[in-house]
Amino acid sequence: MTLKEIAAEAGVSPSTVSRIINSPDDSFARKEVRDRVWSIIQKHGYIPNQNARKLKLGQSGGTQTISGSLAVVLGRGENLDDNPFFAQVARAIEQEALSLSFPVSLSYSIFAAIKSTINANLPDIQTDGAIVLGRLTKPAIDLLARRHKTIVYVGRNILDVPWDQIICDGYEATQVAMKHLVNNGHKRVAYLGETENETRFTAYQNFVAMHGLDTDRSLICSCQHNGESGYTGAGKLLAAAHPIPTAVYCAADVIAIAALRRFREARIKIPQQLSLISIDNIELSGYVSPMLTTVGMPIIELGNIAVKTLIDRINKRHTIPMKIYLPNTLIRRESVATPHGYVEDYII
Amino acid sequence: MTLKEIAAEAGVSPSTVSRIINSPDDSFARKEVRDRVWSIIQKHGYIPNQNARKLKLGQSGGTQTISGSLAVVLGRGENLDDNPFFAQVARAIEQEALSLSFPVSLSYSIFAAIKSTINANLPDIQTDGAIVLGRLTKPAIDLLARRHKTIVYVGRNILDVPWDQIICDGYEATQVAMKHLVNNGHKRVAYLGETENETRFTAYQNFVAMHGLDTDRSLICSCQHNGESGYTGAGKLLAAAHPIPTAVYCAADVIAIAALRRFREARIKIPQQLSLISIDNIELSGYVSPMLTTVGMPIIELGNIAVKTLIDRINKRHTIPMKIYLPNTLIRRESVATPHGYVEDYII
DNA sequence: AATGATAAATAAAACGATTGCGTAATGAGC
DNA sequence: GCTCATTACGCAATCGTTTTATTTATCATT
Repeated sequence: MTLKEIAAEAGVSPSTVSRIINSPDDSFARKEVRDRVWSIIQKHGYIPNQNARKLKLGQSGGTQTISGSLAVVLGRGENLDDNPFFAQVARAIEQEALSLSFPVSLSYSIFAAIKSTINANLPDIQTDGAIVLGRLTKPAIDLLARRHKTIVYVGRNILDVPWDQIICDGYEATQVAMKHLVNNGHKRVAYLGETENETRFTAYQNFVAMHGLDTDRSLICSCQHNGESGYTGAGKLLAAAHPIPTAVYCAADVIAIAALRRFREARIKIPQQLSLISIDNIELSGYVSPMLTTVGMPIIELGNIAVKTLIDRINKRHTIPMKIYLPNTLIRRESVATPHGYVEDYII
Repeated sequence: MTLKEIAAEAGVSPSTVSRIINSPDDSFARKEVRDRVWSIIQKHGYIPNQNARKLKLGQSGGTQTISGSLAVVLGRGENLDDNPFFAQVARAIEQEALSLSFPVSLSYSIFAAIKSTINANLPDIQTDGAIVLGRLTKPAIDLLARRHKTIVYVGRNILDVPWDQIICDGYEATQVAMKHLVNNGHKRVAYLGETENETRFTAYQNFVAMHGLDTDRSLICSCQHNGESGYTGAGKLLAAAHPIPTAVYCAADVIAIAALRRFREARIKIPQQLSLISIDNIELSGYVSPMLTTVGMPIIELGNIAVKTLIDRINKRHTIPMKIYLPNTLIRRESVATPHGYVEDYII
């Protein structure tokens, strides 16, 4: 079924049908004609061809708002299932776009699919704008920016780039977490998480150095941000670190949850013998025992801001690249305590 | 940058450029011309307009394979973040599509966005095929089937429909779980999960009836499939059920994990005083304490089969609607035990 | 009844690609 | 040098919409 066929059956011209469909308030054409057209559309379950539509609309991209689709692309290793955090963000974006009754087709796509060079195979994904999440390199984002006409990047702070950025990479979050640990009297805190090119790790190292905490190499345990890796990582940490740390900083909640399990198996009491803190504040972190102390980002707001910024930019409401910082908040729960024998003397 | 402009700059016709780009093995035109065109494409970072492309290709839909995009749509309430199970499935689909080097733009879209009737606002999402997941009604799926040219539905068994179905709705899974409980000597098992229009609940009820288990209304506690709801649900169950059940069946792992927490607060030992079993086998279920006994579906295979079936159908390798059943497997871990004082006498 | 003014409907030209068909160029064979 | 087969390329129609400019219908006014 095409618009033309509908028109023919209704005995009007294609343009009339098009206008009837697209007039925002139901005001176009005589009511009689309008009703006839709508009923024919209904009868056939006609749906306009979006490709044709976007093709045509793409041209008149003047005052026009977005013509149709918005993508969310995740960095390599940031998988929706490995780490629920990203699923939450994606969801928040989805919600927001919807609430603006914004014509949205949210599409996640993994980076691997499109990192191939242009001439290898010309890529398929193309939208009006994209929200890019995760640990990506500048050239990678550049490539994406070329494909999607405009992007906003959510993640670490990248200097001197022409896109909008929403900074929430965990540097500050790590500081908040570490500070909480130190304020509770910890001086020997281990690291469990990604170490390669990971802001949270850098932040940990800087913090440790700056505050004169213990720096044994054995306190650092590299693992990926998922349950399995966190579990085995926690085991390795236990084996390697002597003396045992009084606290461990996990770069993600999923790691912490799995580590919890591992420590329990080793009969280590959390938080009495070992404190645990992490980052993300995924839902489940509040439903394990002990409940995780973690530092969370305002995910809903993150979603809001990301899509608003994107739409704003597409509509050319702003043209210079913006950098927006989001606050981190400490969620005090049960997994952090004062180390045994600690005397309060050291508050940052 | 359009193809025409590239052509102009290269001093060839648009058709030539098109053919150079699209020839599968790099064999079209003289090498000299070909290289010139490619270098101009590179220079400008030209990317073909996918809308135009699909518009044109949609027509010649003969031997042609898919022209570009595949959607994954989730039922209302099946959110990626509420329940990691769906994120895992989505991921599996993504992986599989990718591994077939299939031109895929995976797009999740929540049902709310498109359930509006056609004439309310004409929808935007349109792909070659969609994989539809979750608890949806037949008319809803019908609507989707109209939008996306072909679909495969993953979920409960729906009778007499023209689409392909992959059945994994948990009826059998529930039976497996309940049977395990009964085999361990439980006769009084509570239900925690969705009750409205939910196959798992029906299965629970049928099983209870068929095996003469306790049927107090107080054993049934309705809650949604997320952590918060599971936590409060577990609390309500504790308050309502007298005497306390010896086991509880949770309709999803996330519920069970949250319930675990709630029971611990009530100083109920799992599994010594109360057994817990659930469905999904999300990653984290293996990393809480006690580790959850759960019944899982073969998620990876589910992804494989879903995309293969879809592609197959798009390419008209099969035309009758297929129904594929996926096996459920019991993952025995730590949350189920024999009730106190039980004497083995009753094995199904 | 004739005239404007306004509203309703249409014709036709895009949008940016693909592709069947046709023609020009190339080279081989005699 | 002429023909024929082959290869390389261009023409132009087309996909299903939207939209500008134009024509046609409607209706109140004088």
